Amino acid sequence: MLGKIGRRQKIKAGHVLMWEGDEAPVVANVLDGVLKMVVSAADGREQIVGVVFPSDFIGRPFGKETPYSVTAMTDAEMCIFNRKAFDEFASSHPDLQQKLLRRTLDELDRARHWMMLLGRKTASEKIASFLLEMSERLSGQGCEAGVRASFELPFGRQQIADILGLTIETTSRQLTKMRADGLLDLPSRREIVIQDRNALELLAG
Amino acid sequence: MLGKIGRRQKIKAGHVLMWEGDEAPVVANVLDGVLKMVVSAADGREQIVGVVFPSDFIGRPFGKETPYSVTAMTDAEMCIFNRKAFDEFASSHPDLQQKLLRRTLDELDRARHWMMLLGRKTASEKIASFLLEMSERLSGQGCEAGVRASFELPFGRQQIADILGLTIETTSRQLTKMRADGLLDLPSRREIVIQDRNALELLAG
DNA sequence: CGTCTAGTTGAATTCCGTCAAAGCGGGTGG
DNA sequence: CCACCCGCTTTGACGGAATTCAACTAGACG
Repeated sequence: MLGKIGRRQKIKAGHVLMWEGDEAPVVANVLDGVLKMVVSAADGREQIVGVVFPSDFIGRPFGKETPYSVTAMTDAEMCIFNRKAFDEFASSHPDLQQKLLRRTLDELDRARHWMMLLGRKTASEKIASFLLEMSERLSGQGCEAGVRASFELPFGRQQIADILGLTIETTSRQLTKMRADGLLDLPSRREIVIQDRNALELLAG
Repeated sequence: MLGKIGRRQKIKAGHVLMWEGDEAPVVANVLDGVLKMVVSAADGREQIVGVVFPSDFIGRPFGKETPYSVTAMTDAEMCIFNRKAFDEFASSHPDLQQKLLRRTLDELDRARHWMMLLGRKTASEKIASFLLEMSERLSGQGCEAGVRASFELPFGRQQIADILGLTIETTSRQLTKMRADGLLDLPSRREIVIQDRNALELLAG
């Protein structure tokens, strides 16, 4: 099946898998780890336009250049396919294509939802929305089912800022304020404990 | 073919085709006119997350609720399909599915590019980027080929603001300033004449 | 000519970004 | 084990870009 034309590969945290503007060489399926998709401007401003979790796809099937770079945020493992081989395989396997189409439609919905956040929400609303979404998406991988109140983010402050279209200072201040207000606890740099989910949801707008 | 299960329908400017959160009843192919996809918050803030031009698709195949409402910005004409019938038809026509997949991937790229604009660009950069993109997308429909310097927007100031994540006042001020600086001419409310494309591209960042 | 909507302009405010400095924590080497 | 260093984060002071609130103007249409 599909497995035959793919090969497993590990990649270290911080390593760049694809560069913005390159002819996309591969398509991949993430098995473990977290990656980011980044669009950057000439002057260095960056916006993270997608966070890739295990079971998500990366790459751009059907012969376009990649419009963003992909970087591993943690050590990651993935199943990589040569793009041409993948395209051919997909063309002859409608079921795979349908699956891909569904995923892509879901991604598009998520991206559009995120546009609302970027364009219209305030800093505190952004942070609150972000934490709630992360608690959901990170719960999938954890042991117990259900949404968890405590989790470890795979990113630092700067990266949170790049996801939300804020500066690192604003991000830090908002988190500190939420801790002061008793909504959160921040036991270590990357750990988040949600202490008042209701209030957080209210804040998220 | 596909035409058999669809029916043509006209819709007036301002009319809402789908409501955010509804079970999407239809899928449609736009033949003429321009529509907007809008996500709105409880307090009335709105963000336009997509502008739909002729030949674009709207709706959400494969049984999810629509995550945004769709409204006609001009009188429009489209070919509407019952969603269930469309889903079935698509499932048995891989070529249609592939076409749909390509379109959706393109839309996703466009959305992600737009996220950079919303999250990281300044007001003037947003306006400049917007005008350039519109001059491109509206050129497709016009008579002559190539990108045109003069075109008529299908939206008012408030809608431009909702696309860019700005207020109507900021939008107006930026346009006025660009006219004063000789980058544009604004012969009437909805007409734009680009007088210095280079400068505009520089501004867009 | 009056009314109505859409757009423009002005002044005051505020939220967020910028610049700068200090704090923390984790790793390394003495 | 402690001292030191480095990167990341926090905190503070300040400034500026964009929003807010409000008044005014320009067209469109009866």
